[in-house]
Amino acid sequence: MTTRIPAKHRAMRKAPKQLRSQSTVEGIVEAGARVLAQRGWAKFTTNEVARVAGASIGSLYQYFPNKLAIAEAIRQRHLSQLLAVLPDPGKQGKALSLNRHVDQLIDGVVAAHSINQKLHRILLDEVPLAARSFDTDFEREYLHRYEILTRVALDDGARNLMAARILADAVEGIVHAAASREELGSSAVRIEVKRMVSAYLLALQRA
Amino acid sequence: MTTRIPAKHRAMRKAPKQLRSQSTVEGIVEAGARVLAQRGWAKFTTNEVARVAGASIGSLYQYFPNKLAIAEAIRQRHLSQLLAVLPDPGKQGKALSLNRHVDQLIDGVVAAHSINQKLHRILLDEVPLAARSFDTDFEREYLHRYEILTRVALDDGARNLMAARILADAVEGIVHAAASREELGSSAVRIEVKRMVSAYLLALQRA
DNA sequence: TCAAGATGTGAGCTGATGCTCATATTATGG
DNA sequence: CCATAATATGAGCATCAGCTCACATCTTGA
Repeated sequence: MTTRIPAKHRAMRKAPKQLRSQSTVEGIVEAGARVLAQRGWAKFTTNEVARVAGASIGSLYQYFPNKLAIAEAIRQRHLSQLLAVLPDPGKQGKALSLNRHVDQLIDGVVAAHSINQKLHRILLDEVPLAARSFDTDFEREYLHRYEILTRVALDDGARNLMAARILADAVEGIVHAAASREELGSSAVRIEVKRMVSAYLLALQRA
Repeated sequence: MTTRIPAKHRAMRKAPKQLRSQSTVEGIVEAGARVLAQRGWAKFTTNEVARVAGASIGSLYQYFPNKLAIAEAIRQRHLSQLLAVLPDPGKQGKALSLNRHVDQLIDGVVAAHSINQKLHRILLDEVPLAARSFDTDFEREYLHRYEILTRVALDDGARNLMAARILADAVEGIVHAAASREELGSSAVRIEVKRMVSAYLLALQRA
């Protein structure tokens, strides 16, 4: 017995069935990303998104129940682009040294945050969170990348997760701050981040 | 030759001269903080602020040129409250060990972020930044707290500042993430943060 | 005491924007 | 070929919040 959710509240009112409508929806998300990056959430208007997408406002609301749903579609697209840039732990051999692992991960995180940096900041800082459905999946995947590192230094599963979270949050903090100072290119920042991550992992091992 | 800035664009249109108007202004900022924490930036309306403050909307606009100026006044008040909670480096003897210093600073940072946590998050995440005039002063002061630590491990002034920024950004990242998970009370988080800061400082010393 | 300045008031103007709906156009499948 | 479903359109409705302004009230200082 599945509860019926009225179209007005679903992420998408109608599923686009024909090719025509599928490209309309893609165009709206694509245009939305551009408008959002350019104007920011406060000046992100559905009418402009439709205009830029070359669609009518009516078409837009045929597939998205409201403004926020568009932003959420944009966020999903962006987050999966991020994950694609991060080194995949499954594909790496276990043969790498800890320092090599740290190097790769941090380089990946910096590269990921260099993708459409402005959009990234706006998605994080300005767009209200709301439905965490996808974010949860994303965060799990993201954390997993760090657990690869902590597992090398630690056995305990629970402490492992905690350490991974600490690392992830610390690195995010540094990288976001660096980005807002437009210092993401700086190799000095990268070096210090790696130093910090390595030092922490070493300290964990000793404790 | 000072440039004349029209009242419409100044932080405050009119300076409140009498006691009566001074308490009106304070009441507006106080009420504004409550409304902002409760409703969030998107639903932060000047009319409600005035109503809650027990003042008229006209009075509000007599002293604040626009909605954002109120938010900025709230931010200033909040940031200076934060600084007041952080241990003052000037007042501490230099006699404390490095670990003691780390303990005190991290405890202070956690305590600072426990003050009106919801307002804090909204001020950081939702309210558009705009005029960085005060924030710059705040950040300088804030960074200074970390430089106390890095100076112990390092001599080089430039690398010192860089290291302080790295530490500050990392700790902020962890603390904000913990706060949004409502884990700011957790002593485990505090322990790990301290471990990370200490480990990084040690690594700096050795390099 | 009383002008002049400081302060307080709130109805309502103004502009903006999310979203609907009646209608038109295009595609599909039998 | 045509009935039905899918898709597209955009004028305009409904709402809402920032802010103004003409006027009232209070305080100050001479």
